[in-house]
This record gives sequence, structure tokens and C-alpha cells, in this order.
Amino acid sequence: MVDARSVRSSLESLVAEAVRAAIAAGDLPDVAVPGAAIERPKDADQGDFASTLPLRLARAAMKPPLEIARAIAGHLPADSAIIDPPDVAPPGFINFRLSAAFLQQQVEQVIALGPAYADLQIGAGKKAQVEFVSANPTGPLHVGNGRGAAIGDALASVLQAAGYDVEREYYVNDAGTQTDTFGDTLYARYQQLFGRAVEIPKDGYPGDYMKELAAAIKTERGDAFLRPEGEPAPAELNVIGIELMVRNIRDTLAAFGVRYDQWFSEKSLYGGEGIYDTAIGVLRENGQLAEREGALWFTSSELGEDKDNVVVRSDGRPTYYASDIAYHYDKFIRRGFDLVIDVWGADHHGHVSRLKTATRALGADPEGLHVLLYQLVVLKRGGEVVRLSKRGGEIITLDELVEEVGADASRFFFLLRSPGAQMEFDLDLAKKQSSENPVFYVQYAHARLSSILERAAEQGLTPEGGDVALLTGAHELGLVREMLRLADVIETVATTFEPQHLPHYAMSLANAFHAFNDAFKQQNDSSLKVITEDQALSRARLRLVLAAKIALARVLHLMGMSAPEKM
RNA sequence: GCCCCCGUAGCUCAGCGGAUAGAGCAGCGAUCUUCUAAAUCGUUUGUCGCAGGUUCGAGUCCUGCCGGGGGCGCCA
Repeated sequence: MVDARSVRSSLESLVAEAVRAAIAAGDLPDVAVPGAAIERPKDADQGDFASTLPLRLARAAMKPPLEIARAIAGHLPADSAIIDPPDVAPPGFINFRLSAAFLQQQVEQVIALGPAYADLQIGAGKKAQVEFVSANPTGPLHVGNGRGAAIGDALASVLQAAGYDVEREYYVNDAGTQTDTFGDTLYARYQQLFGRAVEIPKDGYPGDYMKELAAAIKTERGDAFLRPEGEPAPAELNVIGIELMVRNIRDTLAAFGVRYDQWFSEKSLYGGEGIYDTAIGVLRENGQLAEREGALWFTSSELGEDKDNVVVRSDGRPTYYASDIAYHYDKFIRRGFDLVIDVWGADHHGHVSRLKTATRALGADPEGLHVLLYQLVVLKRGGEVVRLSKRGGEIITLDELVEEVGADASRFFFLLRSPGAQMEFDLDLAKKQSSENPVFYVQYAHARLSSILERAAEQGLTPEGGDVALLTGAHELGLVREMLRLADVIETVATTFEPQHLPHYAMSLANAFHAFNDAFKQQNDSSLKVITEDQALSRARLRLVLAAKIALARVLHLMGMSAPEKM
């Protein structure tokens, strides 16, 4: 059976053959052919596929594109199992329309594949890692982190569907100066609970959650961490504080529906396995380190960077850049990922180039590293912009968002915008559970698909034995056409790393279903219902409903959303 | 000063170099004895920031401006 994925390549060879035949017959001059140029027209009225080859050949062939199109079309097979006879349209398109028989068979294909429908093989045998969120464990996740979580998790799911062996990873920044500042703030709050007049550090974390954290530790361990006034905090307090914060973050993400395969500790880079030493050793052996002004520099300017970068400070502590070098050494060399995607907020973009350079210096292929930057979220409430800042006063936490808006709706909104575009998140609007909210539109379609199957079952009708050849209506075949696009969408997302195509496709698929499902109302013709007097037709339509449900559930799950049976 | 992202309908945003630029929401008008009306159908809206260039063809690629945001630390 020809499946939807091979239609494009089938068309390519059909067109290539027709061109050869046209040349042999003298209808076309013998020119170099750049490939069949099969595209999908924007407008469905123009067909399912189109070739722009005549437009591309016009100059070399010294003929008007329309004439070339006719010449090629004249040598295409008049009948095919896959497509109807092609049309030629000005200024020089050859349009192809999938045959009803082919579309009908795809319904069987979808049902046969079930949840594996639209799986691809483009990542087969390759290991991919998606690292996302990775916010410093110095405070609760905020709404902006939610965008990274939605993007990273959906991307990981899509890569899995595309055949990659995927790991989701959270990089825990449990080393470095911000961790120290966190510890100092925590100790100040802790001491305050014992009546000491201590201020939190100037650049510390003023949020109330630090008070709560200190109180929780006091409840659990009493004054175990209290030291004489003026003495520094015990190191263990910091460790416990970070642990609690990481647990908090893990719970938040779990409520958001995100599960990680790996929580990778920055500190572990410096531990027993000596990852940091090994990675730095590689750079040293290659002569890419230099001591200057008491610090150790990576001489990245020799590799095309604007400047050299410090890896070890003059006080002997490694920079976060050093950690990232070691971390990516671990990703590529030790763990052997073929594809590494780092999902970062756009404020880290200055770091991308030098990380790629470091990756290359470590002996890995920088092509395998893709840093996906997402612009930060602008929050609006009551028409006013709320600035996000962990250190500033007000933050809106991801927990609050999940509680008030719901994980499904939040994810859908986050995915809807391309990562590179700033997005506005209107809290008042998102909290509104109204029809303005497109997430309900998509989920409602799934709920209706489910209830149709349930209603039919109550009458003893199931999709079993339905003959898909009876599916001939425009809305029926239109729904099949939309279902078939899923694999293309997965391929696009898996190769461009742009997850916004998922929610747009989901809306489009839901729309095709609603149009099919409500046609009987619009045309006031009850024979267009799924469940009708005609049992054979009903069973055939139930097969379509079952297939559509499979496709819609798949795209919802790829977005990390639930596919409700009822609403 | 240099680098990156964005600028498309009233609003929020899609748009792999191709056909008269789209969707959702908002607006207007229809459709409920409903396989769930959280739906469907019809209809209105554009100097695709500006100016050049490349191309048979540019919202899409290149250059320069303008506007918004973010970077350019021995912070992460």
C-alpha cells in the first residue's frame, strides 16, 4: 500500500519520467532538470500537490512556462492509483489531486497504525537530547520558564515521533556565584527567624519564598544551622536549600506535565569522574588555553570568536562558561548524542557562538548542537505590562499559571507563537475559560469524536466492518486530507525545531472535523450525520471518526496536552 | 559602537523563493425538535515598518535606514 509519506516521492518520479518522455518526444528541448519541485499549494482548491518545475525551466528551455507545463502534463499517466489526472494552471503550475480511492485507503492506514500513526524514520538510530528550562534553582519557576518547558517538551516528543532516541534533561546550576548568593540570602532569612537583625545581601533574592524556605528548614531542623553571629553559614544549609528548591521545580514541572529523564548536576562535572578536568585537558592539549592576568583563558579569538573568554577566574573558581564546556563535552563525547538541543531564553544568545566554538574545539561536530532561543514572555494584566524578574519584586509563578489557566491551555498558548517572537501573555484573557480560548476548540473536537463513537456503540454500531469506499463526500475527504498532513508537520518540526506548527495544525484538523461533523446542520440533511439509517454508511463514517480521533489525539499528545473524551 | 530577534488585518499572531497574503479573536448577518452550539456557515478589514537590490517571480533572500526587545562581565 502506498502511504501518505511516499506520495511526494511518487509524484517526483512521475514528473521526472514525464519530463524525460517529453524531451524524447521533442515536446521539450533537452535541458538540465533541477528536480520535480513538488510543493503543497497554500490554497486547497489548487490541489493537494503542485509542481513548479515549468516555472523553473522557463529560462533554460526558452519557452513560456505554461507551454512547458502542458508538455509535461501531456506525458503524465492519465490514470493512477494515487492521483487524479493533473491540471495545468497559469502561470505554469502542474496541480495534482489525490484520488478518492487513495484517500479512503488512508483511513485504514491510520487505524492500522493507531498511536504510531505519522511516526517517521528520519531520526532512526540517532540519539537526541533536549535540554530545557534549566533555570537556576534559586527561586520558583516563573511564567517565562513555562514557555521553555512547553517548547522543549513538545520538541522532544516530536523528535521521538520522528524516530530519534530522545532524552529530556534539566541542567541544575548547583554551583557558581548565584548559588552562593542564594545561600547567603537563605542564611540571612534563617537568622532573622531567630531574631537576629541581619539583612539579606544587596544582590540577594528578596522574594517571600526565601522566608518560607528558611521557615521550612527551621521547622524541620531547628537551629541546627545557626552559627555564632558574624560567622559564615554552614555549607550544608546551602546544599539543603538548593535541594528543596530543585524539588519545588520538579513538582512544578510535573504539574505542568513535564517529566525528565535526567537531572544533571553542574556540580557533578567537578566530582569524581573528572569531566571538567578531562574537557579542560582537551583544550590544554590543543594549545587553546592561555594564562593571563592571573586567569585562565580559552583563546577562542583564534577560532573566529570576537574575543577570548575566561574559563578560570583569577581566584581559581571556574566560570559558568567552563561548566558549559565540560557539560557539552559530556553530552557529545561521553554520552555520544548525535543531536543536542539546548532551549534557552533569548537573553543567553550572546553565549551561543562561543559555545559552538568550544564544542568544535572539543572535537564534536557543532552541526549537532542546536541552540533554540525563545524570546521572553511579556506578561500583561489588566492591560498593563508586568516585568518578569526573579530578583525584582513581583513574579508570576508557573504554579500560579497552571492553577489558574491549566496546563493544557498554557502549553497551547506557549506553543502557538514562534519561539523567536516575543509573545504577549494576557493573564486575564488566558484565565477566561471562554470560546476566545482556542485550546477548547481543539479539545472539544476530540471530545465530540469520542462521544460519536460512544453514541454509536450504544446503538450497537461500531466501526468494525465499515467500508471506507463509501466515504465520498467533500467534507469526509477533506477531513482525511487534513489527517494526512500530520506526518509533514512532524517532519517540519523535527527538522526546523519550530513547534508552533503543532497548534496551528491542530486547529486546522479540528476545523476540518467540525466542518464534517456539522455539515448536516448547515445543509439541513440528516443523511450527512455519522449515525444514520444506513448502517453500512454509518460504519464507514465511524471508521473515519475513529481515524480522525487517532490523528487528533496524537497531535494533542505531541503538544503535551490531554485528549479529553468528554468536556 | 558592534551582534541577535521582532515589525503582516482593529487585537494576538501564522506564513518551506511561487498562484488573488492567511488564522484566531473582535465586528456584522444567518443556523439549535443539537450524533455536546466550547460548533457551523456567510461577510468586512491590509502602503506585509521605509528605501534600494537579486530573481521569470520577494511578506520570504541581500544592503541601508526607522521603530520595539535582548545581548556584548573574571554574573548565569
